[in-house]
Amino acid sequence: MPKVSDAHRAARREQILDAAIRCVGREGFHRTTMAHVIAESGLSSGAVYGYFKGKPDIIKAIAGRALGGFSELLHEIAVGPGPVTTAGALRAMVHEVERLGAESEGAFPKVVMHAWSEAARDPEILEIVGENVDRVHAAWVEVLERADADGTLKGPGSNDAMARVMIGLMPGFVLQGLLLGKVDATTYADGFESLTSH
Amino acid sequence: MPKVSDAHRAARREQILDAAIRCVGREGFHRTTMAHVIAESGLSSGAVYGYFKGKPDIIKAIAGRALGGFSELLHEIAVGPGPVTTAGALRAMVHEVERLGAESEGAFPKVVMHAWSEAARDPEILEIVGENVDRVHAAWVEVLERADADGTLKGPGSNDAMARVMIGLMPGFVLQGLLLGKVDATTYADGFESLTSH
Amino acid sequence: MPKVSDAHRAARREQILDAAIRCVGREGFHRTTMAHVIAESGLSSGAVYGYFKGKPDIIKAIAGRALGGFSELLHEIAVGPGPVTTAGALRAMVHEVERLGAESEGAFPKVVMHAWSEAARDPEILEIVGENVDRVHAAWVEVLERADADGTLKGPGSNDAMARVMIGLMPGFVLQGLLLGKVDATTYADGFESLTSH
Amino acid sequence: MPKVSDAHRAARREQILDAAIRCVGREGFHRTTMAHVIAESGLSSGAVYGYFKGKPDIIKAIAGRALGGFSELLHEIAVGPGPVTTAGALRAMVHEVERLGAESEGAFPKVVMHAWSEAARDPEILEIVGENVDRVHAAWVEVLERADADGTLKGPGSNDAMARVMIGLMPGFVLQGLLLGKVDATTYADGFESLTSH
DNA sequence: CATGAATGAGTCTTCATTCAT
DNA sequence: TATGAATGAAGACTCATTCAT
Repeated sequence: MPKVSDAHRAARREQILDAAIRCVGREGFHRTTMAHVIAESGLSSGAVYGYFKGKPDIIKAIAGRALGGFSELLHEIAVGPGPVTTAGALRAMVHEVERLGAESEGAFPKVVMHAWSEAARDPEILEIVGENVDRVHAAWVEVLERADADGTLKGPGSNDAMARVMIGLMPGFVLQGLLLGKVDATTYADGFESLTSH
Repeated sequence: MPKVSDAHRAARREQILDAAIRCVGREGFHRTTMAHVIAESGLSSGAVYGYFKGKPDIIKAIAGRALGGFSELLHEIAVGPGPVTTAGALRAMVHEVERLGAESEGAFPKVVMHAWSEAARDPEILEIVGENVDRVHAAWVEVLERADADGTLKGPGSNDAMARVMIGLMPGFVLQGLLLGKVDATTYADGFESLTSH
Repeated sequence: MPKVSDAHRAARREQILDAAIRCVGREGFHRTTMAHVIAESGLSSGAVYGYFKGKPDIIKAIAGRALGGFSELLHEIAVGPGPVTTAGALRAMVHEVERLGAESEGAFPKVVMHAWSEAARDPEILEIVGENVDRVHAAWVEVLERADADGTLKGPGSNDAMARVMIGLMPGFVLQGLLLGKVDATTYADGFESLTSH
Repeated sequence: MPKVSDAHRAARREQILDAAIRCVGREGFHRTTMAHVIAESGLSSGAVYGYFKGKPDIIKAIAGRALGGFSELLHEIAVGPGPVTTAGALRAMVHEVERLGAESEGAFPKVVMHAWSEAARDPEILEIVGENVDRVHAAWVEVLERADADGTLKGPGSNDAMARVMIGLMPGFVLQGLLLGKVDATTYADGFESLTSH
């Protein structure tokens, strides 16, 4: 099958990555074996190695893809119509993350958690996570500036610091909401609203 | 009656666990080999297996120990003297976590992150994390009730939901503050204060 | 009648063989992969397999070509003009081998060495090497007989045995001269002259 | 089996090396798999890797051991009793090499050939071969000096260059005598004697 | 005929755990 | 009890060859 189109190549990569994400959702990065990914993808080992240089390469791709959704999502909220509030943006975020979790049969939050954990030992993943957090940070600053303009942000304070806190709420929701099942998106958003209203 | 006293046994267990935590801080649970732990502990493999049933046993012990600090710490704040505020309690928490990170040369936050991640694939670790989160939750509810009594909590709302959010801030601080180095304890606490004041 | 002329086919074979020799010069027979040869030749894998049955086929062709030069060379010396001496013939041989080494950027002596080594494990290569040695032996016997006729061979003795020794000097020159760089052609020939003169 | 003596460790290394040499004699360095060596040694894979860092380490050890015999052997001849001649020393050498070949069931000359060949592609083996050739060279220079002193070396000339030639005769004997079976030690020595006598 | 993606058996190596001493 | 050599089941990755296009 020579001279395959770029679209075909990209589709194959996605096929492998989808398979790998399901595997990592089940077993984490280090307990997922290449044999698992190969079997789940339905390809041969040689084929998988034709699309990815090796396991670390797949791990990096997974981390980038799993984390990538956050910033895009938040940016859409920031530029969306109508007045913007921090509580509203958070509510939209956690609901969307909850949906992504359900859609992926629980794989998404697990993979995200594994990516954050992997950042603690692999400098390359650390960089990917760092870049993602920077993008999410920029998006939260956008939200905060617009909220300020809309008059929904009542008090003064550093947008930078507030954005850190808003970002900071997400790992806690992934852990408690999606991994432990101790809180749902609505309750979490309500809790934030209670804390910030008077 | 064992030849060696219980105190001696406990000390040996601590010695092994300390070594294992340093290893896991460097390489994570799955890239840490028993050989690493054995070398770092200065004992023989046979000796280590005399104190722990195997690697899973060590992982569970590490997870329990790393996470255990949070609830104790927060409880002390909850029952401490003077008026209690959510912002103040959070400030104390993040500073203490920052201190623990420095004290352990960065191992503590990494191990905590690995434990949360491991909860996504190992039911036994999930249970340990769940119990820990429950204890921290109870402590935050304590704080919130006392804040309410002290009159520092201004609005109404479910303490349970607010506690979830307060817990939720910690993983985000560990990630951004201690792993990525993008925020320090003071700024994080300031950000929370800005968001909740008006 | 093939679409492509025999000359074209032969040229393609040479192209592949040249590429393969460069590869084997760098990595030896077994560390040279078909992918290396394919890349170096600038053809596709399918094309290469159209000209050679497989890797063993290429190895045999390389061995034959690398070793082939020796006998031709020596025969030319044997039938050349002027009186013939063993020392003179050896001198011409080692100089020519030195030149072939330089010309091929070091690949020639390496490939020859690999062929001799491969003869130790592959009966097909053993036969190729054996036939080559037989031809070289015949050429040396020619040289010795002519030297005897010319009166430059002073003592009596079996030409067959002496030819074995003359052949035997070449592997030692390839090793010491071309692989290790410990002796050059002139010095080697001088050494032989010193040993055989009185 | 803790605390094994150094002698035991050394014996185990020899056991593995002996097995590896038999394997390499059959299949060469690159077609010999670790599984072959492991099976032939009668140990487990883990045990073998406890004594050697990896396959390259075993290859280096084999090369060193196979080549090591030459220089020791020649040195003994050089310092032995009675008058010394180049032809006599060569005769002793080739007979000894022939004996080593028979003793090892043909493995010895094959391994030596593989080592010389491997020197063409692995700088570490190149160094081992180079050091060995240097030692053999020094031994031949010893022989030549003593022959000169004994008056058996008739003409003048550079001992260094003559030593190169004497060394150079060995690869040729290994190839023709032991791999191809085209000449025996006696005939080879006779041939040299014929060439150097008048 | 040419292409090059796909195959899958085979390779080296690691590592949790055991058990003879 | 303590030791650490030994085990052997995985694991990641390679590569000669084929065959659909």
